[in-house]
Amino acid sequence: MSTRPARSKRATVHDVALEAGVSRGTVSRYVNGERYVSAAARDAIEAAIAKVGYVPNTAARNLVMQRTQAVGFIVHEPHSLFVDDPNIGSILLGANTELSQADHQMVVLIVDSDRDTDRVARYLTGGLVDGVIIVSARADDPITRVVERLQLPAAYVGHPPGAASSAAFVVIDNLGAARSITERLAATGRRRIGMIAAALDRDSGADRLAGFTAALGDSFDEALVEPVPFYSYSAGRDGMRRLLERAPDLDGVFAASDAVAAGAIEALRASGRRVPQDVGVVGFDDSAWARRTTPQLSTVRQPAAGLGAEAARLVLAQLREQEMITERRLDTEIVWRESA
Amino acid sequence: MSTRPARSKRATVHDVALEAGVSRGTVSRYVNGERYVSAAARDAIEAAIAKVGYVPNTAARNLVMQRTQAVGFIVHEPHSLFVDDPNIGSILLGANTELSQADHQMVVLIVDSDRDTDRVARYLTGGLVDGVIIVSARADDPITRVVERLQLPAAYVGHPPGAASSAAFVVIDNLGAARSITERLAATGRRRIGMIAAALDRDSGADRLAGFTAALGDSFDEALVEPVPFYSYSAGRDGMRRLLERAPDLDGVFAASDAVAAGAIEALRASGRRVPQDVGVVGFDDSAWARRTTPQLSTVRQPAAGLGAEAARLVLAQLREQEMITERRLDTEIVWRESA
DNA sequence: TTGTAGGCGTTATCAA
DNA sequence: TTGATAACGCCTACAA
Repeated sequence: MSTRPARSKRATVHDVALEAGVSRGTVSRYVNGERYVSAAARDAIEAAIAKVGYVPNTAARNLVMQRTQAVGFIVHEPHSLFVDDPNIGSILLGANTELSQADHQMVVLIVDSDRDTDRVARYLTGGLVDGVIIVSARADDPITRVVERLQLPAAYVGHPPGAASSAAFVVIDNLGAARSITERLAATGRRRIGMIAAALDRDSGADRLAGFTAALGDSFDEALVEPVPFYSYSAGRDGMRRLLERAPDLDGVFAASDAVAAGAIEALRASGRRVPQDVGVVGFDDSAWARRTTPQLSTVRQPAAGLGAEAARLVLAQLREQEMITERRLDTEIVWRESA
Repeated sequence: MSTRPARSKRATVHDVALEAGVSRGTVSRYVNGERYVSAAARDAIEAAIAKVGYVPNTAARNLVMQRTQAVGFIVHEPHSLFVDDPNIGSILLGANTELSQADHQMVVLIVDSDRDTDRVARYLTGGLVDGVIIVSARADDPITRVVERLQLPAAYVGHPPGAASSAAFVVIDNLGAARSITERLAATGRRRIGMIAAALDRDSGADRLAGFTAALGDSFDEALVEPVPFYSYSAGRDGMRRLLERAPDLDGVFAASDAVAAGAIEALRASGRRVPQDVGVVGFDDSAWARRTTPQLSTVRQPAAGLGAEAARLVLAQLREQEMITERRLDTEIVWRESA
């Protein structure tokens, strides 16, 4: 233990000006790289800055400039996202790369409690960011409302059910992709195909179920659909267990995400079934999970980093007051491995 | 596509004061919940706020208050952390919970390029946060230097090699834990134990190797140590392949992390070896990886959320100008499953 | 090319 | 209990 030294007061433009024997305006001009500053002034200012240890105060600059060059990135449901869904990391990195190139700072804000909700809402209204990217928003979320009310430039990753149409969204075709992979699974000769359907209160979850239903057509059997609350490993494992009790003759499963599929495989193995010999399993996301299961998953590749990057582009466009794109749909792709 | 409406200018305290027929000072007092504001004034202000749609500007407040109630959380090496190490999510959530309770906003900043380094450094110096938590810092990192120079209240998760001693750290006993689990592995009767040693340029990596070496004593064989750059699945898989070529008679492996262990198991399986019958494998972290491998990993449990929470406490303590704790060591625990 | 002065939206001090 | 007024640190006309 030791006592921390009192933090010395920070030098300001004023101090630099005094030290250099010029005016604050000139210092400001130098700092911002404008022309019209003489060599003599420049030298004096540089020396002064070094001497007094000046660093610009961004907060003050933001206040007068009325912009922050910062974009918020809001993460809801952090537990399921961070712990079970490696996609969130890729989305973050994709968005960060894009914002970084535009010289904007990405600040990610986590919403993990009611306290967080209020505080983050205040943060957004407080003029600390110019815009915001939101993943896994819910319809009547306070954050969403605040964004709406302030008309804060925003882009959603995924389409929150019932969201106002004035916002920008970047999505994938969940329905079409779910339909395609279900058809592909059926094409392997499976007769009794079930689905572990997650997060039906979100568009992504509902659409994946709709795609599954559409693919099966007449052979669709409602009893083979097991709804689970989250896109998580444990939800998949538990859901698979219940489904097997109801339908022990199952020979194929579409899991709503790779994490769910991994849990399902675990439950299948525990029940003595072999994958893919006895039961074929397909997932969704092509997240890091897909290559970690044994056998590796056949799944739908979702361009996670691309989703983040595109969302970033959508808010940057709004900041530039360009035409607003309201929806951007990214392509998916089926990757066929060994689990079916 | 549609053109976005011009954002209307935001109402200020000034506008509210005008509308309510009181002074700015009174409005400010009301907004901050101070006493000494009459019922009449209160009603008028409430009505005015609703009418003009006033929301406080946090940036301006921060400027005059000289504090932000925000703490930065810096993530280096985001690829390996986000994609391969689920621990980062738990650390984030642990820190966020603790900061949230103290009514502080956690803002996560990602450093993924040189541009990011500079921008984040400016962000930290700019008066936008009161303190900072740093994970996986490197010794001569510009961020670290900035934090040092500004004497910004900080706490590091993990001990960057060569870091200045004036900072606060929260660590685990990597050496002791590595030693313990290696001894445990040896106790199962393994004779030829190797290690896939990751990130030797970081304290955690170097210490885990040191623990491994210490545990084996005379039977330590340098040829059985395979260094890999990162704590990642792919590094583990590739490292295991190379190690097997050198030492096909191997019967035990200590992998520097669970992700590395998962990769190693994959390589072992590909080589036709069974785990744990032919080769016993142990990992480190008890991250989500540990339960996803088949068989599940025997490993060292690291209190990830606790690390984040403790780091948060360390910076909060500094913000309160309390005695500074320079190092806090959290306990680990061996969890023995089926992989050895 | 440089200095002056006003303002960004708040809070805080001090009379009234 | 309230209202002026001066900061906070910076940018930016405008004048010199």
